[in-house]
Amino acid sequence: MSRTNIVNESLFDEEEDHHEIPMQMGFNIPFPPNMTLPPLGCHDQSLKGNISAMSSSLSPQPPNFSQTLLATVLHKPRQFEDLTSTFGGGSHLLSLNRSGVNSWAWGEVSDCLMGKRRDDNDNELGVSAIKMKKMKARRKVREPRFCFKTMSDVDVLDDGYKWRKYGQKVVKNTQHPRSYYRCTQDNCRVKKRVERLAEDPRMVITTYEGRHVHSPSNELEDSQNQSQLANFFW
DNA sequence: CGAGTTTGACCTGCGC
DNA sequence: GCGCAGGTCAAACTCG
Repeated sequence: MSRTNIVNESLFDEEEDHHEIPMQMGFNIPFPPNMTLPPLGCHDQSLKGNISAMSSSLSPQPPNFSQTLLATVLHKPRQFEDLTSTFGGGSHLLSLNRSGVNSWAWGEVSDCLMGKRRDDNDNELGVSAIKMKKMKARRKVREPRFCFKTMSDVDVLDDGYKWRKYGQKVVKNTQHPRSYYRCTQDNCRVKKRVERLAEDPRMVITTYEGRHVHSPSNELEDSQNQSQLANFFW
């Protein structure tokens, strides 16, 4: 048994030239008109089409969202129930809300925002260009991250990709170790961290870092699925 | 024998 | 500069 809260999406991508993409504080997914939320565990083509429409309507697109959502629906159908849908009043939105149970991930987003604000303040306060340069040079390039919380007996959820564990670490003030995984695909630098929530060991927190440059390795039921899926991955 | 996991050592960033 | 904590490496180990 497992269920998932997709808790946040944060974009913070700092290239060598320090070009920064604005962060997204969560996101609302425009719902195409005439579209209805599929029943739990729905595996049909219309669902995949709906997910495609939803994810393609996002701007900027959160990394790996459609993969995750599709993997959630296809492989962990019950996880889909935690996505909060908002209908009526002409609003066609699927909202991923900032709720209390999502505080862990939102904390990470807040940290990022704080860092950004610090930089802004430094500019205002007239910190020397040399110091700024040093500070920026020290900052690591961070890949887009996407994390969600899942109630699950197993630590590693089947998301369609193949992962190799490269480390495990006991994190301070937690009883459960954090595991580090890398995508086994050549040239794919996506990583994920898996840990259990200290307050509730039934909850598994999975954090993806980076974007896959390939399709999931899972066999799909038919070639039609395959071709339709190919349109989802960014 | 190759692929994946384990685990101690090492590296790096950050706060004091 | 030092110590701490998180992240990564890589040799040893396990398993199919």
